Amino acid sequence: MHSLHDLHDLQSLQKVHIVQSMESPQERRERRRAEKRQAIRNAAVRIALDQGLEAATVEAISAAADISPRTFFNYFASKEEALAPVPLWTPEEFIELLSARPADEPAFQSLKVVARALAQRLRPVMADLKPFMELRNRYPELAAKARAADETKLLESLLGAVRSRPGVTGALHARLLVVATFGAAVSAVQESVAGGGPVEELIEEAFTLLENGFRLS
Amino acid sequence: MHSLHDLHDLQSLQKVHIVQSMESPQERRERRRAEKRQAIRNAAVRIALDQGLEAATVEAISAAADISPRTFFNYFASKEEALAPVPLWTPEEFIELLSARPADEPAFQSLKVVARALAQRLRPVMADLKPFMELRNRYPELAAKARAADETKLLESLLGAVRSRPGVTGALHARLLVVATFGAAVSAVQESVAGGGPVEELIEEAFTLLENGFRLS
DNA sequence: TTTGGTTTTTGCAGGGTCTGTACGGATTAC
DNA sequence: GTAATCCGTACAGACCCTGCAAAAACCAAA
Repeated sequence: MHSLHDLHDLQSLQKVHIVQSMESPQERRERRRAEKRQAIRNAAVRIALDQGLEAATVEAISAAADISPRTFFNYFASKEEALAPVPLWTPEEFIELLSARPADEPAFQSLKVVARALAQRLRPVMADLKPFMELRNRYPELAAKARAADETKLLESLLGAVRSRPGVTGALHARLLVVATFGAAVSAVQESVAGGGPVEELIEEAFTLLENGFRLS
Repeated sequence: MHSLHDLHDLQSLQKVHIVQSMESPQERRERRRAEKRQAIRNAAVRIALDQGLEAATVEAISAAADISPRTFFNYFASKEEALAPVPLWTPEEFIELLSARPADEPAFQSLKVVARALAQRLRPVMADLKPFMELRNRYPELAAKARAADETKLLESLLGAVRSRPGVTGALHARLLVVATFGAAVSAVQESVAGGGPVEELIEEAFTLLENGFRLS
């Protein structure tokens, strides 16, 4: 069940290996693991897009990726995880970036700066997001399972980090700040993938909109 | 495995039955179905809170509710649905309320009015939300499965309804408007359940915050 | 090249979710 | 009272996911 796409993956892998011939066994293993993970993801997405989400069983994906079903779960904790894009940001780095900001900086300012920083890291992976966005549009139930737990935890953490900032007048204010800015970031990414332009600019635009408020809308 | 709670439910049910002795068979069946649904929900929540989410298998819930596992799925499409509160709003009524607003009203105004209207309907059920909120805090992964698909569809619909309103300057603006106002409503509900005050006031407050923007935060 | 340790893959068993189907009992309609 | 309809249930079966232990692949040193 090998496809041309798989072969391409493997070939480019060989090249990379030859070029960077000096790597520790540790690195070698990590690289191979990452590549296999990506290959499985590709197989999963291809099946889901071509034959529908229903056809994308673990068995089918594993067959396409030339591994046993059991091995699939050595790489992904759930089927949905394989059908989700590489996370755009981890809760950890988000929190880390935020806590690196001065504690007396207004919360919104900090969040804006953090969003800008994330946007920088985002650009290289934006191109890979399109098929996943297509999947997400066709099967909204996918949006849920993989990310939701992480996202909730992230929002709670941000909430904690934002509460004590100056200018935050209460619990509701803090909560709103977090969901609005997080929503702004996500919206900017979505628009960008949908063809609305470069992420960085859209993030700027989104934050400006939030900053000005919706009085005129 | 009947509990006092169940008995209470059944007794009040009897009373209601006697009082409203005139009901069509149609109504009778609907009422019984709704009550059984609620009883199953109660059983599920009680087990999950008392013994942990892990113990809340369909089998255990069914046993506690005195039905067969197969019957459980005649009432809920998934286990998670039984552990989620009655939906605060359906996509349909949300959209309906929104499309009842004049088409030339600024989008944010319309959304604000709709949120107010929803808040009115919300008040009676707020009291029942506490155990579900507790569950959601303990097990964030629950937040996902049941609502996410619906929520995505709702947001997409709102997006479509908002695009054409005056004052909406682009796709990003529309998207932001929707996620921010939706987030405001959800945040207000959460704060209210957490003990922050009456929902209506919190919704007002949240929308005022959005209206004024985060320039000072 | 062989050897031996480490990592990876895999098979197997088992628990859990969820669906289609078909049968039997209860409810409703006539 | 009988027929039509609705509802709960058993059963079979597909799929998801996990722990465990054996097999296979890998890799470094002899």
